[in-house]
Amino acid sequence: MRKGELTKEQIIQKSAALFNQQGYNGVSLNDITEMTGIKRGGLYRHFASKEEIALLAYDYASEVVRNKFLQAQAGKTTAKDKLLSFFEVYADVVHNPPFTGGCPMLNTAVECDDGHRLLREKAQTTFRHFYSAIKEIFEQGIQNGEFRSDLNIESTASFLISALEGGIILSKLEGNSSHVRYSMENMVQYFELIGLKN
Amino acid sequence: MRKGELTKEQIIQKSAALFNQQGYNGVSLNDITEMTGIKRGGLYRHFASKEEIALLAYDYASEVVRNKFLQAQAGKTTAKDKLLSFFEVYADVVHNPPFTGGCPMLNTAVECDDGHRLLREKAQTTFRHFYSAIKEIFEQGIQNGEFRSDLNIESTASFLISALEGGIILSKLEGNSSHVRYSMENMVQYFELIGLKN
DNA sequence: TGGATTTGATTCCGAACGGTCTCTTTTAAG
DNA sequence: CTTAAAAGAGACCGTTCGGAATCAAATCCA
Repeated sequence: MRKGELTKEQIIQKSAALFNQQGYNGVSLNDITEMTGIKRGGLYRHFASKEEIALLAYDYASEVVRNKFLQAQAGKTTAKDKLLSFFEVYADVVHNPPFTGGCPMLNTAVECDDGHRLLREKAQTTFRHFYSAIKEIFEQGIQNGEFRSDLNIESTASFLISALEGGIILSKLEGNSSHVRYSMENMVQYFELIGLKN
Repeated sequence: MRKGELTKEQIIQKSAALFNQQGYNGVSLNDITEMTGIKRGGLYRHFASKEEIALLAYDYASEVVRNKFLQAQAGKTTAKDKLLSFFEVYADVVHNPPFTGGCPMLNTAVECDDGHRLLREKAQTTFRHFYSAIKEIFEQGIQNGEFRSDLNIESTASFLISALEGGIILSKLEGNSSHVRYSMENMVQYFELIGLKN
């Protein structure tokens, strides 16, 4: 790997932390030069625009989170444990988030309107993948007898994601991670309702 | 009411719509002058700064939403119906939100970090009032026999708000209101689990 | 109606913004 | 080691930003 490629990677990673905490409009090129130690000439050597940095930064951040989800899920065999592992990743979102600043998809979804189409589309794509993954786990849960077969997977998977994302917002707003944990506890109880008794 | 007071009110109301859609950093004074028809001189006649406009705009937006909640709740007698009415207010968040741009508390919570302390504190205050109101309804539900008396109100109220706010984000992200409705459906089912059979 | 006060417009300010360009330094390859 | 290419610095650009100050127009009250 060449020096430049390393530098490019560092810029993306450090910018990702900034963008995820302050949002696109809240981060200036000056902020990025300070954070990375690379001045304007260097930034424009690798990237065509601020937006390009932000798009690549988003990709990096969401990949980090995705890997945290995969790790948390590894070794889990029941659908319930797999589903709960998503909450575990954010269980200490205030002091130990999977990525600095919390959930990239959430932050981007809220901050980026039509003025930042490409970023918004990335958040949509992330969400759709996530939704599919959750739905698939619910399906496995039905097939291996954990959940009732009449479960409305579309609805329930959406509910789970809502509870998780909502818990993240509230925890960050209040500066304590209890809200993610409350969501998780209640989801555990909800699984009893929609589960098969065994 | 004097002309100036009317003008001030109009500025606040129109700015509130802008801020709730584009965020604090996404709205410039030029945007406000265009939206309101009042130029800089007029804006600074009434407000000391852009921030002051934003703070008053937030107050106005959250008051509008609060009134929508009160209306939705009026006439409802059971705790369950009262709790579900919060979801009803956002049931068509994409095309008919209680306030343009969706939930002011949510948008502000996500967008405003320590760089906008006062706005952040307003979102916190809104959240705490909302949380208290939900907890109180759950308590009434316990007292009138709708919910089990061993219900962890702190946790459950948080869960309900998380599900609502998460549903709002997902619905807005995907441009269709089904996610709020999914959250509501699942919350209806959850009430069966935590309710007394009657 | 007239005068005082309020309201609002306009122009200006300095700072910050994202982007451009040229020159210098560093890296990498032969 | 030398040279070409890559990498990066720094100064500059035009535009936009939030805010300030002055002046003109509108409103309000006696």
